[in-house]
Amino acid sequence: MVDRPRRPIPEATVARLPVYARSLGELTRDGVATISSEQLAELAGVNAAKVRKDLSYLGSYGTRGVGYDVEYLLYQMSRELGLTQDRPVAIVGMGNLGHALANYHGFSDRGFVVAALIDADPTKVGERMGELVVRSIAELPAVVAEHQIAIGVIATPAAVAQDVADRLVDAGVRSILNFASAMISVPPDVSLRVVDLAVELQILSFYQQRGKVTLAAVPDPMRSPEGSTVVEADDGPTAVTAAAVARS
Amino acid sequence: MVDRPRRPIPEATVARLPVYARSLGELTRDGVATISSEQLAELAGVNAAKVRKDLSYLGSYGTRGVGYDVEYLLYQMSRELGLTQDRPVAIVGMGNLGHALANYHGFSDRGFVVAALIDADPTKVGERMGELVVRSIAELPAVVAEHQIAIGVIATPAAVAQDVADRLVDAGVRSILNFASAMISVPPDVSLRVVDLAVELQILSFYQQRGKVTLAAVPDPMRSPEGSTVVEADDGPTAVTAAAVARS
DNA sequence: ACCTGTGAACCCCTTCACAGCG
DNA sequence: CGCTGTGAAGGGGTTCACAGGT
Repeated sequence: MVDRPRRPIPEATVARLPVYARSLGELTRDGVATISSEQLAELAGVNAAKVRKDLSYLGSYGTRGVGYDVEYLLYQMSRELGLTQDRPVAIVGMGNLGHALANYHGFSDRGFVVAALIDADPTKVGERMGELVVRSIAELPAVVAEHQIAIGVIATPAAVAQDVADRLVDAGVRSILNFASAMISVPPDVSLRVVDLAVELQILSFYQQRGKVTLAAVPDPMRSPEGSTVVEADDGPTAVTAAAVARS
Repeated sequence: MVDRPRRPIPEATVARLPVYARSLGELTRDGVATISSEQLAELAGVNAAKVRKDLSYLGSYGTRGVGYDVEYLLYQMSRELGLTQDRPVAIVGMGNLGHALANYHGFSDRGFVVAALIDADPTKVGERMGELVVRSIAELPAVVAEHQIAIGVIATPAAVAQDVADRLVDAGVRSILNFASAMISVPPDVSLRVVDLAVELQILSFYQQRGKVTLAAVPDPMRSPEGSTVVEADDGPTAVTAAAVARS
């Protein structure tokens, strides 16, 4: 309806938008009406120039001499991030991590609903977790269709991660968040993000091994507070086109 | 003892080393003796040129016309990552995520030992989890000293994340992995990595919102398989110098 | 013949610095 | 006078392409 996204937003910027959105949400709750790039930078842990550049990709929503209207900026950002309506998420793999994610209440406040839980283990299928019942992996296509699943979260052992990814893709899921310690390949039209806990620790281990170092990391796009040694490669973070990774 | 790290290793490369190490570990288990940059690239989900550049920062461990000796390369890489001896990790915050992390067995195989569990809730302190007993946050300095904690993992609510970080730093911990949805500031000599689950989902949401996109992400340094739309900004991951983020 | 190691080109992102507007 | 929005400069990382060993 409004002006459509004009120019392509850089990947690095996209990775920071959620961080700004989080800060803006807190400001809204605190009743703050207006904020400068300098102040927002402080809250998000980046520098002011970066904030202004990033926000400029969304449009000219600031007022010179004043700053940004918190509520309006948050609205525009949420729209850009597709958070104006809740997106249904399916979690596959009800081990320790899957359980934790299923019970994590941080999602509901931030634009997502855990709409389905899935496992391959027959002894786990049927188990009740809050409002949900664990469904069988065999039912995946039905579950995805039924709940209009937008994002699939893989929390299975590494050995079956690729198989699960394939099933998610076949079922029509086009966004995947992979927590398994395995590289998975998806078609070029599927978005994939990767979080490997052991990898995070190993990166920290590297820098500990030496003297201090200066890194930068926020959602791989995720740099941390400027100034401290935020070791988030960015690889941060971490978006890659799946096309190149042909199925081995 | 051996030749010390010659030139500084780029942050982006550091974030990928753990991914290579993971692949090399699998190759070792499969009894593969030698591997080319092309093959390793396939396994790690990056391109061959990048693999060669990255490995060249470690030294000249390959053989022209042949490739790399898997075991030797893995040894050198582990040494560089400081994984030759296990590093003790403390998890602070025994909620859903803290529990999951405490029970996650992927750490022990990859160079880390969960050596201590900590919570502020008196009803949780004393609780037994596997071989460990949950200790009070008040005991943090003693626990850190006792177990020589190298890395602190924050799995608390966002509201107390900064306080926990301050306590960890005061206790002498110089590497922190933050799972809380809050920006935290640490001194410049402390390494910080950030993983925010909601942020990851929101990044995926952005790309879903539009047509497909091409991203790149491995530990923000974490890009995914080349070719697919790996939406990991890299940003990977995500290392920043804390100094800049003065305590507000 | 093959594959590594690397200088050089290229590209993206960050940072600077200031013009432009309120 | 203040703060945004942005062209331009600067830096880092990726990719190319080939020289150099085996």
